[in-house]
Amino acid sequence: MKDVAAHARVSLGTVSNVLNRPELVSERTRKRVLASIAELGFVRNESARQLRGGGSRTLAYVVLDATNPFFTDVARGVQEAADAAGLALFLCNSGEDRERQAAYLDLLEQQRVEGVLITPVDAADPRIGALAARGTPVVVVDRAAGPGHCSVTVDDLLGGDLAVTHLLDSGHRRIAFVGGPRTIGQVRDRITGAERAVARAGTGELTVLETARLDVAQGRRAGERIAGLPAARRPTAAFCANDLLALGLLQQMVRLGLRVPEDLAIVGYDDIEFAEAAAVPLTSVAQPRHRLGRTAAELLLAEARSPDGHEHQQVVFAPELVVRASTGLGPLRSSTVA
Amino acid sequence: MKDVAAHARVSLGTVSNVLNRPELVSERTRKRVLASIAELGFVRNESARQLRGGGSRTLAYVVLDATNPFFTDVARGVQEAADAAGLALFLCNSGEDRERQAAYLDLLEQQRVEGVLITPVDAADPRIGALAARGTPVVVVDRAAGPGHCSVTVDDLLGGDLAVTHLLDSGHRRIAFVGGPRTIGQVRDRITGAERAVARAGTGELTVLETARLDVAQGRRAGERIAGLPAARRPTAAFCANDLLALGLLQQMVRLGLRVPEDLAIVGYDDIEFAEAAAVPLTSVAQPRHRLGRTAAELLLAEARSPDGHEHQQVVFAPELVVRASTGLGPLRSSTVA
DNA sequence: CTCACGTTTTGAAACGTTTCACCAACGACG
DNA sequence: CGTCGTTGGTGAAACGTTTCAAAACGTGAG
Repeated sequence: MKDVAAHARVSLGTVSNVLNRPELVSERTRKRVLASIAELGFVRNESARQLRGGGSRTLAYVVLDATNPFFTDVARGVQEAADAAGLALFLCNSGEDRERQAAYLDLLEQQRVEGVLITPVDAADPRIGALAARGTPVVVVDRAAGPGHCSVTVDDLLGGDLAVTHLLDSGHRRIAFVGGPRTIGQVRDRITGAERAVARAGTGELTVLETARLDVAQGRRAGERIAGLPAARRPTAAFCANDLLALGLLQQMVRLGLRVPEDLAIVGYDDIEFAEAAAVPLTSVAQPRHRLGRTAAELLLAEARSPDGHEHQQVVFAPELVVRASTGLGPLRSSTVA
Repeated sequence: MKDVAAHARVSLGTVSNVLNRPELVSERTRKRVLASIAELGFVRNESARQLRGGGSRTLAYVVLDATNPFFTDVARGVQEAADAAGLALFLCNSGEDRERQAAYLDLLEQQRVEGVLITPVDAADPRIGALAARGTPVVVVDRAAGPGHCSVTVDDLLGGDLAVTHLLDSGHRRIAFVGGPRTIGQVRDRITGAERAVARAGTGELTVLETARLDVAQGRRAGERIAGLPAARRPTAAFCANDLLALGLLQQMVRLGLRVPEDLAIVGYDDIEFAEAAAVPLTSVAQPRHRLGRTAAELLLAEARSPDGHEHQQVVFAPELVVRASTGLGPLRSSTVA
C-alpha cells in the first residue's frame, strides 16, 4: 500500500480512504490511486486489515462428511444466507474425524471468523461449548445441542412415525426397520418414532434389523436376510434409516427377483437426489435440508450481530413424507382387521 | 497475549516462545504460562501472527459444485495431501457462479492462502492467470489450463473411446451417445473419443442424442426418445456423458418395461457411488478422482515450496472402464460380420 | 485582507503477534 | 578471582492496515 501511495503521490491514509470510503476522496485522486493499484497489482492484506479492527466477514461450516449430499444441500442453504449477509462461507470437512474437527475449530477461532456452524462428530464435544463460551457464535446443525448454543434439527421421531404410519395405512402389518448402529441418536429416534406409530395404530409388528453402518452394502445384506425368510414370516415392508440402505435393499430385491413394492414395500429416509432416480423411485422421508441450513445461518448471524441480548434457540423442523412407487400408490391390499 | 504475560509474570516474548519454540523455555515457566493461557482462555490471533510473517498454513479448493460427488471425492484427495503437509483446507463453493468465484478468489488472495486449487466456471477466466501472476500458486483441476499454471485432468477422449470400444466388443453396432450441451468441452471430448472408437473399429454407427443438461431428468427424456424408436432403428446400447443421465435412462427403461442390458445396454461416466447401487449396476467410466485431487494438491504444494524454479505441469490421468451388469457380462450376441 | 467554513489530504497511533539482539544469572574453568 | 559459555528471559522493532485528529487548501462573505 505504501508503494501505491508513493506511485500515486498521495499519503497512505488516502489510499486507505480510496479503498474504504471512496466518497471522501476527490474524483481526481481517486482515479489516480485506482490506476496505481491496478498498475502495481496491489492486493490488500486481509490480515492487517482484520488486525486493525475490521471483522473477518467470514463464516465457516464444519461439516461431518462433505461427501454426503445431505450436508452439501444444507451447505447450499447456509451459502444463501451468507451471501445475503455479504459474508463468505468456508466449508471445512471434518470427515468424522474428531481430531481434524478440533484442528478446524482451533484454526477458525484463531482466524476470528464471525461464526461457526457445525455438525459435530460428537454432539457432546466440550470444545464446542468452550468455543461458544469464548465468544464465537456457534450453531449446531442437525444435532441436538445443550442450552449453551443454538441448534437446528429435524424431528426424527416424527420422521419414523410418518414412515411407518404410511406403511400401516397401506395395509402392511409385518414391517422391518433396517438401520444401525443404535449408538447413532438419529437411528434410535427413528426407531422410536416407528414404534410410536405402531403403538398408536394398535396393530402391526415392527422387527428391527440392525446394521453396522448406513450404507448401500449394508442395505444389500439386509436384503439377503429379508429375502431368506420364509414368506409367511417375511416382512411386507421395510423402513430404512436412510436412502443408501434403501437403495441397497432395492437393488438386492431386484437381483433376487423379488418385486418392489409388490413383494416388499420400501421407505427410505433423507430423500436424496437418487431416491427419485432409482429404478423404482423410492418413497422417502424428506428433511428440509435447504431450510435447515438457511435457518442455521440466520440464527448464527443474529447471534453475531447482537452477541449480548441473544437467546439461544433450538429450532426443530418437521420432516415430510414423499410418496413414490416403492410403496405402491394406493393401499396395497385391503387392510385386514384393525 | 499481553494479559497472559502479565498473569504469568513473564514478558511478551516469553509467551511467544512458549507457543512457538517451547524448547527454549524452562519447564517451570512454560508450565506457568500454559496455565495462564488456559485460565484466561487465550486464543492466538492468527491475523497478527500471519501479518508478522508466518504463512497462512491454509489451502483452498474452489469447487464448481459442492453438491456433485465428483468434486467432493476430489476434495478428499486434496484433503489427504493437505493433511500430510500440515495445512488446513478450506472448501469454497462457487456453485457455477462466476461472480461468487471471483469473490472467493479475491478473498483468498487477500488472505494470502498458500495456494488455490480451482475447478473454474470458465476455463479461460483471465482472473486465474492474474492470480497466479501475482504470486499465488494455482492448480486447475479437471479443466485444461494454459501453460501459465499447473493443471490436472482426465483424458475424456480416452474415456469415450473406452466406453464405446467396450460396447463394440460386446457386439453392439447401433450406439447412441446421450449427453450435452456440446458447449461443455468434456462432452465434446467424450463424443470425439466415442467417434474415434467407432472409426478405429471400422464398424458400428454412433448417433448423438443431445441433451440440454447432464441430469437425471434429461436421462429420462432420452429414454423416452430411444424407446419411441422402431425396434429396427433403435440403438442397442447407449453411452451417457455422465451417470446421472445413465440413471435416468435406466429408470425410464424399467418404467417402460424394456430390459437392461438385453434391450439396451448402458454405459455411464464418472462411476459415482450410485452407479453401483442402481437396480442394474451401471457400467461406467471411472475417473481417478481421489488421485486427481491428491496430485493436484501435491503439485500445488511443490509450487508453493519453490515458487521460482517451478515448471508448470499438465498432468493427464487415464480413466478406467468399470464393467457391471448394465452392459451384460460377456458379449451380448455373436458379432455380426465386421 | 481576513475569517470562517467545507472539503481533501496527511501523519501517526494502534492492532497482536514474532523475532532478534541483548541482558542476567550461574557454574565451570584456568 | 576474573573470564567464559550456557541457559533463560527481556524489550523493542516490524509486519500492513485503519482511523482520527489535525493540517492544508479553496472559497465566498464580511
